[in-house]
Amino acid sequence: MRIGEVAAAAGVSTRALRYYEQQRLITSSRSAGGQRLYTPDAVQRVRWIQALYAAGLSSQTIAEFLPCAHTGVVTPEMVARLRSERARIDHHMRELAATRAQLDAVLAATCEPGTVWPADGGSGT
Amino acid sequence: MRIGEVAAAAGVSTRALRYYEQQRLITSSRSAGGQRLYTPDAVQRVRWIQALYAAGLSSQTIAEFLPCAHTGVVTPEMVARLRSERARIDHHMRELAATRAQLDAVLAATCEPGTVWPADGGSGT
DNA sequence: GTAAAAGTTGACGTTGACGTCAAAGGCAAG
DNA sequence: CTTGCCTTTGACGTCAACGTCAACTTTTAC
Repeated sequence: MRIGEVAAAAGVSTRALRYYEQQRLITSSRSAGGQRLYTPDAVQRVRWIQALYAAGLSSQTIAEFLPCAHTGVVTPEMVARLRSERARIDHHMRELAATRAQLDAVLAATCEPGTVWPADGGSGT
Repeated sequence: MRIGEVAAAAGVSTRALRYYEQQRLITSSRSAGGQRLYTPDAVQRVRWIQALYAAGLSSQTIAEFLPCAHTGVVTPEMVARLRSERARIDHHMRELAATRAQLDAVLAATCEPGTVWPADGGSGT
């Protein structure tokens, strides 16, 4: 597959794919004329990369992680790192849940007059 | 309260507080000498702002939203906007859950040899 | 063969939420 | 009054994940 096909299939720009390659997140072979050629599973890989970005991981973290994912060789440090990232995602999800709940409270109160919103739960002295 | 106290209490920098004011997210009165003075509930407000930032809302969206939250006056457009943001947060949470599950699968497979990781669920030919 | 479409490298631009530095002034203590 | 910390405005810096433009080459369609 050429870069445009992969980009369309994965829902990203060609610029993003070149950037990922520069960050060593993906690789490609080249045609006789120098154009990038990808195997079909690059699409899944790119989607996976996007998911990791969305989860707040940096390019460097992903770059360190993906080779391990491919080879199946994971250092203990990497395991610790992954656990740490997992914990971060967990924490973030809980914060999001709390914020969503607040938004729900706000939406539920749109009928009620005079409601104050960061409806405090308990830090009273 | 002066700016340093609020910053310490809310766990942000004074720079952030001035930035929020510039973005019309918070307000302050001034002392005779021109220093910012905040009421104690500014701390909660700042925490709420941080939560909204963490949820992916932009300064402008928060700026449009917070006054409504204060006055209790919410336009139908704002309600729609809030519902939309809530949906976005929901979607993001689901993506995070999926990514976390993938990471769990990876962590669970660190013992197993030769496992390939974006463990595909179904597009096998 | 000849365009048009797609791809290449290189380099600068963008955006948002601040960090950071500089020069100056406010504020309570002694 | 002076010392020392806190605060003020202003302005430039940062960082990451790309966007965008330019000039050029490869591939494709006819």
